[in-house]
Formats: sequence, structure tokens, C-alpha cells
Amino acid sequence: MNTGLILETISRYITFTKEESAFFLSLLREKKIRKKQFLYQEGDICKYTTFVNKGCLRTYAIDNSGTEHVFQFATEGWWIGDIESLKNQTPTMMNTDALEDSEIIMISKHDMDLLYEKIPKYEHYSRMILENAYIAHQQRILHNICFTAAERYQYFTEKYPEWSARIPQNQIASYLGITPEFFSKMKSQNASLLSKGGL
Amino acid sequence: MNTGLILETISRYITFTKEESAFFLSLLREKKIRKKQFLYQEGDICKYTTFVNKGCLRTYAIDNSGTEHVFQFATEGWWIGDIESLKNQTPTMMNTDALEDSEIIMISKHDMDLLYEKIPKYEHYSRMILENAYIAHQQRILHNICFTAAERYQYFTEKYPEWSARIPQNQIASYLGITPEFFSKMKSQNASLLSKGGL
DNA sequence: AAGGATTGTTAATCTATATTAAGGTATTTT
DNA sequence: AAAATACCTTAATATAGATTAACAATCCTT
Repeated sequence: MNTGLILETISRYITFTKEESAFFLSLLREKKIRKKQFLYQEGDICKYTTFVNKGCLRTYAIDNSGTEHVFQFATEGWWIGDIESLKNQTPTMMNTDALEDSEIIMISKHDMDLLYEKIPKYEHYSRMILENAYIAHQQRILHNICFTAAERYQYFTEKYPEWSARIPQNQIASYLGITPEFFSKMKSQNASLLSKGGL
Repeated sequence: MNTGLILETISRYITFTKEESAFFLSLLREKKIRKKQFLYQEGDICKYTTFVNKGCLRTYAIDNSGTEHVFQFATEGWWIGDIESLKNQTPTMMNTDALEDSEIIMISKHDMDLLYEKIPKYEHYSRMILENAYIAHQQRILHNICFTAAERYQYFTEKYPEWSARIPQNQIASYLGITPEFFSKMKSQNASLLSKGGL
């Protein structure tokens, strides 16, 4: 198993001793998941939190009329999972699947709790990344409330240039809360504005 | 200072020893804040996290055209604050003010860090309430994406019946992401649907 | 390399919600 | 208790973005 990325990611916040590191590594399970394959489907109870080692996953919800809405993406170095389902062991309302052939590392809820118990530092790590995730959500809510679709799109490309190039447009449109048709229209309007020297 | 509520709130997750409790209490500062008074304004760097002992506060952002958008409410027993500004010591993009004459308890960022250091348990408490806040945000994002205004309103009244009765409609409309005019229309349509036996 | 599936574009029409404007009721403040 | 402010409602009109539909351009897969 390739554990370089996950250890490096964590080491940005906390430093494991040799023993702690070994214990941590003993809890990891690797998994490969093919493009389009599901990791979780609506109704499942999430037992694992997931770290992406390679590839790209997404979670999305389906509304009453059957339309998919992307909640989050995760590429190399990102954690993904429905914290609500994981924390409360309730059925998730979301689907998680792979947008590319991917390689993931999973830790079970049980082992996470063990981790918090044995390595209190890990609680600190969790708080740090939770704070970051909370902040990202806060911004997303504010943007959905305060910005137009074009403004949200611009922010997205600036914040996630790599995703902007890597992830299909219809998926990004869904994340931004607009239809692929409108996304396309918006892009071409932006382009014509630019060519006319607008802005 | 009335510290009953804050101690009870925390005791739902962790148990302080006598000494820990005394240390914790030594870090609190009480403040009274009148209706309409600001606690923070856009551009301020938030130095304190805030617990509401009595009354009601709100945070809101102002968009490019000058419209206010409520991000969160907090009544008795709730924490309120811009975690981003507090964590990174960057200027906040939001305003926090009181909707009613209120009584709050504040802890400085410095003292919070002290708390995490001296009482590692408190890190656990923070992770727990952060997880809850994260989950609430996740739901709000999904609802904004998947639901109509009427559905969001219904969910709000079910989840926060007390707020629904206590907080002015124009503020709730803002929280839901709609205008007070549309809120009013929506309500009367719901009422007429009900009176005709619909649903 | 052909055929199907997936992804992206364009354009016409539609709809949920915004905007504007006006008047009505509470609730503070003086 | 008058005046001022805050809050709520109704209705006409406007608009950002959705929906539908048709067609290109990719990309997988055999």
C-alpha cells in the first residue's frame, strides 16, 4: 500500500512518533475503485471514512425530480465521506462514486474512535481539518446566497484550477448549482465579454 | 456571571473536574449587548468566540448590491462566531449583531488555545460541536441545492420551531435565501392550499 | 474503424423568485 | 398619544436560470 501521501498530509498538522505511525498504518485498508463504481449509495450507513490516494471521487444527492446535485469532489490528498452518516450511523442521503479509476484508503469508524483514544493528537488533527471543511462550507453557503452563477464559477476556477481542468463541466455545473446548459451559455457570454474588452 | 447554561451545555459532551471547571470559568468574560448593537462588523478580526446566555444574535453578510443575507442565528445555549476569522485572524466578511437585548459569554482565541493545551478533553468537545455544525451546514447546502423555497421553509419550521415563532419573518426569509415579499406570498399560498384540503 | 455512450453547445420557451411600489399594522420612541 | 420606525402583505412587472429539444464533438468499447 502506498502510504506516503496520507502520512505527509497528516504531518502538515501533527507529528507521529514511530509507534504511533505504525499503529496508524495498521488501521488502514486500501481499495481500488473503478470509474463509475459506487462506494456508497443512498440509504447505506457509512462505516468508513475515505482518503483519496489517486483518482477522483464525488458525493452527490438526488432531488425529488431525479436530478443529481454534486456535494463535493475529492482528488489526491482529500478526505471524503458523509460525516453525518458516519458520526450517527444513520442512512446517508448521498451517493459516492468514482469519476476516474481511483485508489483509496479507508479507516473504519471503530478504528477512528480507537485512534482518538490512543493518540489524542489525532483529535487535534481532526479538529483542524474539520475547521477547514467548515470554513469551506461557510463560504459555499455565503456564495450561494450572495453571488450570481458567474461569480461562483469564477471563484471556483480560481480556488480549484486543477479541478476546473480535470472534472467534466456538467459535474462542475452541478456543484455550482446550475444546469450544464446554463453553464455553457455563461462561459460563452464570459468569453464574448472578454473579447469585447469588457472588464 | 450566570455560568449555569454554559457549563450544562458543555457537560453534555465532557465532564470537567473541579479544577478544570474553575480554570474554564476563569477564562470567561460576560458582556451585555443591546438590540441592534454590533458585536463584529465586516473587516474586523474576530478575537473572541461567543456563547449566548440570553437573547438572540445573528451573523449576516452584505452582497454587492447592499442586501443583507443571514448566515446564522444564535439563541440561548448556542455558540456564534466566524470560525474563519477566528482561526486565521483574518478580517471577517460578516457582521454580527443582536436581534434582542442579549447577554453573552466570550472566550478569547488566546484563552481557547490555552484551554486546548491544558484540558485536552476540550479538544474533543470542540470536535463534537464542530461536527454538528458541519452537519448542519451540509444539510443547508443540500437543501439550497435540492429543495424549493417552500420546502426549505417547512424544514426550518420543523427543525427550529422556537426560532420560527421568535425571529422576525424578514430575517428568516433572509436565512432561507428569499425576499420577505416572496416569503409572505409563499406562506399565504401554503395557507390557501391547506384550507382547500391540499396535502 | 464503427457504433454507442458520454459530454458539450445553441436557441426557444418557461418558471420560480426578485424587484418595485404602495399601503397596512404593529411596536418603539419621544 | 403622536410620530417614527420596523415589520408584513399584496400585486404588477422583470429576470436569472431551468427546461426542452436538437445536434456536435468527444470518448470508450468491440
